[in-house]
Amino acid sequence: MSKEHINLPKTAFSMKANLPNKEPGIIEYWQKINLYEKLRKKSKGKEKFILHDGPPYANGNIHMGTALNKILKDIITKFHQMDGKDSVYVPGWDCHGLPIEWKIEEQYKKNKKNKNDVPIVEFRKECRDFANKWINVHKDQFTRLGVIGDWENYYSTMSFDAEAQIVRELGKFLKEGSLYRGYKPVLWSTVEKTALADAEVEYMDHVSDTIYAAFPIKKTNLKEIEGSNIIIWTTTPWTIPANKALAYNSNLIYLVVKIKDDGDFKDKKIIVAKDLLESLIKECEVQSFNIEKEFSGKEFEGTICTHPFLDIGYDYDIPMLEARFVTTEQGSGIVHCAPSHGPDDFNLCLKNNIKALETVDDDGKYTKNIIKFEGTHIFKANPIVIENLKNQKKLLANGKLTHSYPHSWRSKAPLVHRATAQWFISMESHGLRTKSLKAIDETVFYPSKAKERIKSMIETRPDWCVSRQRVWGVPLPIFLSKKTGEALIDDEVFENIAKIFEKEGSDCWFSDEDQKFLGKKYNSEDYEKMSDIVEVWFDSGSTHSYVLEKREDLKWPASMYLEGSDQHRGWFHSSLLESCGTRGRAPFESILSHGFVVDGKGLKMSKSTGNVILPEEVLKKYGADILRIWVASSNYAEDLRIDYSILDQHAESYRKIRNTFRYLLGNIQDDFIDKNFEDLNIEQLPDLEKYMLHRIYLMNKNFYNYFNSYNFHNLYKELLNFCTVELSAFYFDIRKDLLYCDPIDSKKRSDCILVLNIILNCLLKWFAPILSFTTEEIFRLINKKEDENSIHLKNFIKIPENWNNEELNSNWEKIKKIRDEANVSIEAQRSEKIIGSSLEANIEITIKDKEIFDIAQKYDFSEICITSYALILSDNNLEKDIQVISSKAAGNKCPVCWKIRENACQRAGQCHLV
RNA sequence: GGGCCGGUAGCUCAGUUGGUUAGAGCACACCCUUGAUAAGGGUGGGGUCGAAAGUUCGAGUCUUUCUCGGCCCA
Repeated sequence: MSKEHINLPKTAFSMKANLPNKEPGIIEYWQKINLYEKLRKKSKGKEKFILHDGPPYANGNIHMGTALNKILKDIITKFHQMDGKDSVYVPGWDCHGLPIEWKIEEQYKKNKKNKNDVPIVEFRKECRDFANKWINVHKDQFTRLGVIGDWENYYSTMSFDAEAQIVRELGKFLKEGSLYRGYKPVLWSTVEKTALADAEVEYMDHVSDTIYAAFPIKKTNLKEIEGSNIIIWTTTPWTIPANKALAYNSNLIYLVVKIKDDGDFKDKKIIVAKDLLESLIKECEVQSFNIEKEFSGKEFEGTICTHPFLDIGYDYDIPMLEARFVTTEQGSGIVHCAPSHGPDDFNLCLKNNIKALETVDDDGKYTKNIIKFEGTHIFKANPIVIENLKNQKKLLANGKLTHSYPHSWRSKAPLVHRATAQWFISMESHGLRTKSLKAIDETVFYPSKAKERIKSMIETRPDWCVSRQRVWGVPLPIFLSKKTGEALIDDEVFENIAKIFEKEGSDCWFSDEDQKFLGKKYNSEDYEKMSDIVEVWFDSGSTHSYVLEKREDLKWPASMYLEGSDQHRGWFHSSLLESCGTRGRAPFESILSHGFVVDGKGLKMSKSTGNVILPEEVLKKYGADILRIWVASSNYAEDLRIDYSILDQHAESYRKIRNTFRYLLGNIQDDFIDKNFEDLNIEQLPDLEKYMLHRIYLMNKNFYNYFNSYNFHNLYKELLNFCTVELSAFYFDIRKDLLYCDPIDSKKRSDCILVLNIILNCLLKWFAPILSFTTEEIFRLINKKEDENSIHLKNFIKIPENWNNEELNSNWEKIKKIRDEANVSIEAQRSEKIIGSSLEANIEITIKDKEIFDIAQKYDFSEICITSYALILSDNNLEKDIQVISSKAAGNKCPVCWKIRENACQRAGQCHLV
């Protein structure tokens, strides 16, 4: 019998995917038909789902983390779109900030150009061009991943609209009064009279004066330390006049030690960490002492000291504060804190409501806030401070220390931490912390554990410093009154500045007359214009105001913000604060955070380790659909592992899925009939077909459960298992006989074809958000007549309730158990080399349970088990529940259906097959 | 160094309020098929659940310590 007489599958859908070559053509198609616009048109008026894009920094090629982020966003956007919503995705970019400034400066250095010789406006233009260049590179790279969005009308933090709105947002904080001027330490060069960025700092050896100084205890809850002296050690004696607090570590053990030596400390009690006593008595040359008491650092709580310079006018309290940065590496185990002169000191004091003051001026001289020493240069102050400590009998010892110390890379002069004027948004003055915590409670988090993470950050974070002394950013739109030093607060001025920025961008702030910004109401001679720029986190934290609120196609608040888990301190955080401060609630309804991409062993990717895999390489070797599978199948709640063996595995699964589609397409001969599921008369279908509809019903139910909880890795697994277990190894295998050998128009075969159409339809839609390219390839193959259509323009299909059939399901569970038994029995015969193919076997099934027997009797097990013959018997004395005995079938092999029978097979000689 | 999160078969993941011999798919091995064919089917071997100690009649699940890894902070 020649093969023309049976119905073999035939399809134009190739087995080999060749994704790297095929995908770019599909992207071109989407662009050609303007898919994004079609989607908007189609879903006009529908409920909106807005996933607001967190802007990546427009600098450098994308990496795997960026690809993961964008694909995840795209999968979610597509799910909601196909779920019948208007799911709009507008990509954006973060453009201002230091990294781009550095790149431009680097180029200057290469060309032997000096940044200071270049006008600010020109420098900023180069930054802008640089960002624009990378936006275009990113656009191409993201598009290649299959991400559908409004690539033509993207947003950026450097657009004139954005810059203008940022001014308005800051104006709100300033008007409210929560934006205040404070002081914060930065690394400062007194020679160049400028702040230095980390990259401009060189560490070199430096000889410093060291002192052990005493702070008498004024008040304490621990009786035994009353009247004692806290000993501190420092390498910057000149910061002592700026001291505001002392820091201890509650995990350390401390000692009260009575000094017996003659001198300033004779019979005085000092306090020092137990682990540092030895080094302290050695360095301070203490000969004779008594340990009076040992206690835990915890007991310092509530202790207040006086300043060593109490008697020369320093009559304020010095509280003792708990701090983790206190260690037993050096010193005394208690650290002196001058909030104006160290980041640790500053943060600890800020947390405890001790504000930093301006203590040293640009030249390095003490200001009027440092009594007795005003006008003294700090580099000349050490001997004077030491002399005064001696006079006050508060100096236990002093010496010299050579250590690594920051210096200016240009002048090589030693640097100091110096408090400079900065602008802060208060967490407390207008209840920003409380509002933010409430907003967190009202937000849904995926995964839920992320809620605690951002919550604990908001609970403990200090005030938000929003000013920076750089040039590439939005100018801080503030004028200070020369008379009062107060900031000018006037809506008209803010709006005037905003209008100007909207029209011509913010560059003019640095080049044009001050009067232009002040308008007619104020005289520029009375005001000083700030030259600071706004911190970039404020830029991106305000995107909700100039993107979500301003665009007609979006809505405020967003349905979802989705970023890597580092953004709990980044964009999630700044967006939350900005929005709570100006609008009293979060700009998002939900947050989805994903983990980091790590290598196959769970280690972070780095150039030096050599374990970096770039998206570009994956696209070239496997194609975007494989990368999308990797995203969908990984658990984003944790870190996501990737290496070539993992990708190989996913590529293997992809082939399984592709072949599932190929079987479907082949048997319907690429002739897809889009049946309305509701209109089907399913009662007249064979049992197996009814059962498959039930499985589709179940699959769809799980599909929605997983989708609604954004549980994609389980959703994908469920789909893959459906393809391999339910379809390929079960339904498809059983139905090959019917499809190939039965008359082409027979009722039973037509019923099967109908179900294959249904399965194809469902699979295409279920997979479309993940396998965006492959589903489109198939969609176009079976919709040749429909011009300009796309799988992504389709919606998920409602599965009729009457497909659900619990009773049938329970029957088939039993049937499958019998089938499993049959397989084991056949396998035994096969290993004995008695049979090869299962069609060479006859099986005899004996069932113990009467009920199961009654069910089994209704089915043809030669069809279900793919054997030539099957007999069902009942025996309630059987030892096992089910027994299957298989034997070699006798007779002749039918040339059509290959079943072996004693009698001639009815299917032989059929000539109406084709 | 601190905070948070995580470590279940080679891989991706399940594992309900602690309750039988810890599951699935892939990969692997062997076999079959050659009418889904660079495909398809069957059977099977893999895990002392990161380590140790503890609570309990009973722990992958609870507690502590340690270890490894990740993010953030310092």
